[in-house]
Amino acid sequence: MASDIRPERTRDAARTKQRLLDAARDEFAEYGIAGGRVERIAAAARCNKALIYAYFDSKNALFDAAFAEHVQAHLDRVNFDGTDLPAYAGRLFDIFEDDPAVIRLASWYRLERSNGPGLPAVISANQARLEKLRQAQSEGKLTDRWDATAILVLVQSIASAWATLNPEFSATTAPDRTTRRLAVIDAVSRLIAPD
Amino acid sequence: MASDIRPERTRDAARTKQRLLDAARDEFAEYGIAGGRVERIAAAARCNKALIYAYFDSKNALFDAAFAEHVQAHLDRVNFDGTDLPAYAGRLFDIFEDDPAVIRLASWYRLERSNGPGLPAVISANQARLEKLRQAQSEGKLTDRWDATAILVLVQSIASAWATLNPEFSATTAPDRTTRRLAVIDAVSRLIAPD
DNA sequence: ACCATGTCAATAACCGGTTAGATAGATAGA
DNA sequence: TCTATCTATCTAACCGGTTATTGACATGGT
Repeated sequence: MASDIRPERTRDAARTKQRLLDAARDEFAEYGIAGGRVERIAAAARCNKALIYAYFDSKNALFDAAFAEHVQAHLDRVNFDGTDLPAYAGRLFDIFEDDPAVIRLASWYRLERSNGPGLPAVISANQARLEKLRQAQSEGKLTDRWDATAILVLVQSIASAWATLNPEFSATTAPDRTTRRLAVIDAVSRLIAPD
Repeated sequence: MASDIRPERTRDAARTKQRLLDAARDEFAEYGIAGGRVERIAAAARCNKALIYAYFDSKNALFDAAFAEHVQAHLDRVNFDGTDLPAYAGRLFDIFEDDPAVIRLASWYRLERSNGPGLPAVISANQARLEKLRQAQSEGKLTDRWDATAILVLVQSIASAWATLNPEFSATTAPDRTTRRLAVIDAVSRLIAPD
């Protein structure tokens, strides 16, 4: 509706909050929680540092909020398909290539926020995926060589293989993107191929 | 020789340096560079904080030294075998399971030290591995479906699949270690199996 | 006028890094 | 062997700058 189009200058808490979340996502993706600076986040969001504490409770809480939103966007984007895992891996590969912040944020989360209950959205998404995989298995559309958990873990690991390389590897000549993508898709295909 | 056996209390720069390196490895594995505290490292090494700056130049340099030593120990331990990649993946899996600090340190390194020239030991180890893989390929002992780089990347990614899980996964019941190990070895086997 | 929204400025704690000096142990001269 | 001297090793205390966080105040919109 037209009322959504507001002059940039007007006071709008929702918009400011969103700018903070975006800035926080970028800052934390680059430096992590311990290395991230609320000062830089406020500056990038073009607002005062104190607003962070008005809208969020703490730096940690800001990370959690930004990460949760980021994960939700990611989940909405991927479109998991338990009956075509190679294609799913290919989509994941593209996401990781196009937006390196995805892997970095997830890595920081794993390293710096390994305690805590975990994000409900992620837990339920995982369960839904596992259910889909088990369904595909029971219908004979997917190998039951391994249980669904192993399949999901292996596929995601293969899809992110090129995105989690140690810096030393980029020194050597890595294959081009098309080749890398093909390697991922082909690897997943072989993984789940019937005997 | 007997002179190497010294009382614990005596002043011994080499020994102190080693205590610092060990403490730094543990601290950085837990908290990363930005989150790691030199005060805690000094305390864990039972020595004064200033010694860190006498023996190393800075916190970053201390991380580099500790990480380089850790990587060297890891390289000495693994025993890469280009003609038996499933076994290699199994050994990697065991290392990651037995010592979670290995993955954590490597992750921090990737995230917080992605610039810089990279460790010469890692670069040369990679090149040696690629050469072995290419050798095996040219002898027909290894599939040439992908180039050596892709094979190495995929194998290592599969081997570390269970060690890089997001925290949400541990909430669900993950398979036991034997099952996980078998999944890794089997996945690598299928990856490189001849058509 | 009223309240949500935002600013300003202060603060207390923290942290990497430094400095001046103490001390253990080796060394050398007697 | 004894002791004065020297040096590597180590320590306590400190410093300047940074950081997350807060409370008092301003301001725009309705």
